[in-house]
Amino acid sequence: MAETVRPTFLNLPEDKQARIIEAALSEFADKGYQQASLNVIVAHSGIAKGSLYQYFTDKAGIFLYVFDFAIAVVRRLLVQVKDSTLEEDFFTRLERSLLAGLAFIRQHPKIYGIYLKILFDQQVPQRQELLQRVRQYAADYLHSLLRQGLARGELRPDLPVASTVFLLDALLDRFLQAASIPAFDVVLGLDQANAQVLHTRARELLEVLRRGLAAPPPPANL
Amino acid sequence: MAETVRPTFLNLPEDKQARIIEAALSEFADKGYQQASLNVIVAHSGIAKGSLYQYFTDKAGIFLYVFDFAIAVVRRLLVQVKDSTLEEDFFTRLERSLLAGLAFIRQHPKIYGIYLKILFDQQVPQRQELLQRVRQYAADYLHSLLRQGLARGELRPDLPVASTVFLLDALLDRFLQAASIPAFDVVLGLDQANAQVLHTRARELLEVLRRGLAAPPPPANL
Amino acid sequence: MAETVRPTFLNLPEDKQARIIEAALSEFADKGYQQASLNVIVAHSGIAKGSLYQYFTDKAGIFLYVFDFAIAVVRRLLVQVKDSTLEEDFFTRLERSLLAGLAFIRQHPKIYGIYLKILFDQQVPQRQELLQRVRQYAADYLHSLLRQGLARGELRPDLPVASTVFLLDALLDRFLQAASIPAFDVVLGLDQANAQVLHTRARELLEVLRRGLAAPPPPANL
Amino acid sequence: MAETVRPTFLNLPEDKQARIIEAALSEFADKGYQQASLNVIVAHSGIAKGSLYQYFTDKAGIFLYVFDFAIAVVRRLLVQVKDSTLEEDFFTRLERSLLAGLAFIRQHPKIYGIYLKILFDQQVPQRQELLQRVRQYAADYLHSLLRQGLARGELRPDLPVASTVFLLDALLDRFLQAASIPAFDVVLGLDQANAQVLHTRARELLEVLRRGLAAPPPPANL
DNA sequence: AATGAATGAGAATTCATTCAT
DNA sequence: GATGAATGAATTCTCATTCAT
Repeated sequence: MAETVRPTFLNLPEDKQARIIEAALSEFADKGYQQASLNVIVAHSGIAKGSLYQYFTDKAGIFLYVFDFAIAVVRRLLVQVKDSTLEEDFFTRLERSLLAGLAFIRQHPKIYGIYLKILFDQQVPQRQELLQRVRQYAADYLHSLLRQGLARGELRPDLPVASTVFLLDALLDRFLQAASIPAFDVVLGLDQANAQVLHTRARELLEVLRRGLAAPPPPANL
Repeated sequence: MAETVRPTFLNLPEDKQARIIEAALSEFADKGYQQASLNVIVAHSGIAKGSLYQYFTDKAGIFLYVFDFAIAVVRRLLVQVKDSTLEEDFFTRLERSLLAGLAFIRQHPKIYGIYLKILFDQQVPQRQELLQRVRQYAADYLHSLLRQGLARGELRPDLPVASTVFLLDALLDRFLQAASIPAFDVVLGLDQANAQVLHTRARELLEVLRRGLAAPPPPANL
Repeated sequence: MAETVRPTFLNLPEDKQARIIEAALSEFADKGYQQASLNVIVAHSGIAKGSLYQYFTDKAGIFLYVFDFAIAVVRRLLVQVKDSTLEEDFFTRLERSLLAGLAFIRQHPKIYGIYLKILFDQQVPQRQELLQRVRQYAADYLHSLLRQGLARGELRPDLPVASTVFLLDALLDRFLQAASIPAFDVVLGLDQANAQVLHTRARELLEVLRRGLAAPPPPANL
Repeated sequence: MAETVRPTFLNLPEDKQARIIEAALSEFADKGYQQASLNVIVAHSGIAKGSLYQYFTDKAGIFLYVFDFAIAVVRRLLVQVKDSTLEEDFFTRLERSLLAGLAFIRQHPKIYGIYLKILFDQQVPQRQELLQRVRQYAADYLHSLLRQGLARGELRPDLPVASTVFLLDALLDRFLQAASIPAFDVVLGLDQANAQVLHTRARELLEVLRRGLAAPPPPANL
């Protein structure tokens, strides 16, 4: 893989690096790859136009770097949620994951924004690969939850695993989209995307899932 | 709301209108709003650049017009699927809807493409409103299916309707996305997005849903 | 071969075309291909930057067009000199050619300049091909002169034709270079490249050639 | 004349100097003066960008220094060829010079390349002067050969010396150009510029020259 | 003496929009 | 009503040179 970041950037004082990453992240999240303007990024970073090219090979280089940065943040979250809920049962873990996701996009809206932008933008460099990385994280995460749930007998043993991963992924991802795109309120049945209602809605959804996925209770007389 | 299309356009011979709509639809579906080039559109329509501005107010005007056009096509499909399955039970209607959707994006990839492009593009004019219209159609459609299913006793009577609409919408929409975006293979559990496997997967998913949503069978001894 | 000029340019009023060709020719002759600045060309033509791209596909397109234009001028000269000296003997034709060349570069210094620039500039688009066209004209021209001279018995019949073409080409071309590049005065034996001395020098050179190439006089006693 | 090289450079270890000269020579020979990039030079030299400005005043300074260096190499060759052929007759010396030239450009293509690049590039600093130095060497060299040939009676006594120097210079220089620029094949009468054919062609040319320049043989009966 | 980060002017190219014909 | 030439601001990227450390 070709280099994208120059050592010059990594030698920069941390706060300067942070300012640049922040500016680039904002711009890419706002406009997508092609439409993002390096002029805007340098203006917000307070650096000269030429400097950007001392730091990165080109526009794609900047993008790939901030994307990597963003992915690292997400991955850290997933690992942390997974580890901190190891003892919980499947449905609790699912709920905790969903709530953690909601909290994350509220705290890092640009990171979620950059992912959404890339989803359907053909022009993004190495898009196929970037998307697969993200989706793979999600799929692995859900697989892991499912396996544990099955092992513990919390889920119907005849569950078609692949389809269930897909279903959960669609649901979780869309739920997060709905939380960031007001237009989705209508399919969420909300008048307004406010946090309180979202949480209620989340619990109802999990209830539906529980019915569809959970193992039947043991016969009463046993 | 300001005018977007000029009467001049509507007085044009139908085939000329069609050529222009087709060219614009292709370009917007391919590149998204900002990235679409009017030069490409006029080149493909075989009209002069200046003429475009006799027909529409500006770029946004063209976009909004073809988007309306696309929505009308979708709406016609939904109505038709709804009407032609009135007699079926809920789960059959759902399956037929999903298959109709798959057939539609294979037949009208540009229309589906323009929707996907707009989903997360902040720069699209009146995006909020356009998206709401689309999502509203889907929500209404699913509500209608659900209501009939409940009325006929095919679904658990205690189903939280709004959450279920959301769940179904997420699932159907994501399923269609997966059919057009190879990167989703991984969460679909596919090695390759081929039509045969997609149909199998669709049936498995519906089975999970049936378990989660269907009314319990009446007690045997009654 | 890809298009380089757009019809737009050819539809322009002739004086506007002429101003643009003139400006481009000047700039390319002055700076060579890569170093030439489109900014300078538009400034001298008095047109907007964007207009250049309505007229030509890109920088290479502009260059190739003015090069073609220049070649056409040169070719017209060669044809005219050739035709107007058909009755003369070989050495007279050579002298007339040399003088015509001197007159030409004095009248069209930019056309000669663009040729010189391209000679050693690796970056020129289609350089190999362009150069070959120019050299081929010269070679054909000299071949034609030589053939006639041989046919008329004005030249030694044992003359190695290819080598002689090369020798004449080198001499004529270098002579013209010397006339445009003062630094060559030193190998021309001039203190100053003034027209009078150049003509004298030309005649001396032709004398040397005559001795080397002319057929020996017939035996005296015949 | 303003200083171009700084003492700092001359105090550098010889191998470091050599690396820098080599890198600069390569770049200038490859791209010409303006198009050459100091970035490339520092990258190939393995020194820091700032250091270049400790060693030389500016880009022109670097160029002039390596040009001087290149000229010194050429001059050494000329002296050596001249001295090692003192005993030969004029035409042999000429042939040996031509072959030495061919060998030289094969061995030092960059030095010959930098000369070719500069020949017609108006932007080169002090171009006029640099070119004159080079041409002066060639003229002096040929003058010296001619004088000796005349003194020994190997050449027609009525030879116009200045014109002959010009003729020889044109021929030799163009021959070398032809050896490096494929486009010249056509005036050399070659299908392919291969070394074997070049040598044959060289001998034919010298034969033509011999006829034009050599003194007539003494009357047989004396 | 050596470094390498910073700079900003200038390069080629694109494009929505206007307007005279 | 139709045309298509004209525009200029915006785009990404390069590069010689400066200067604080």
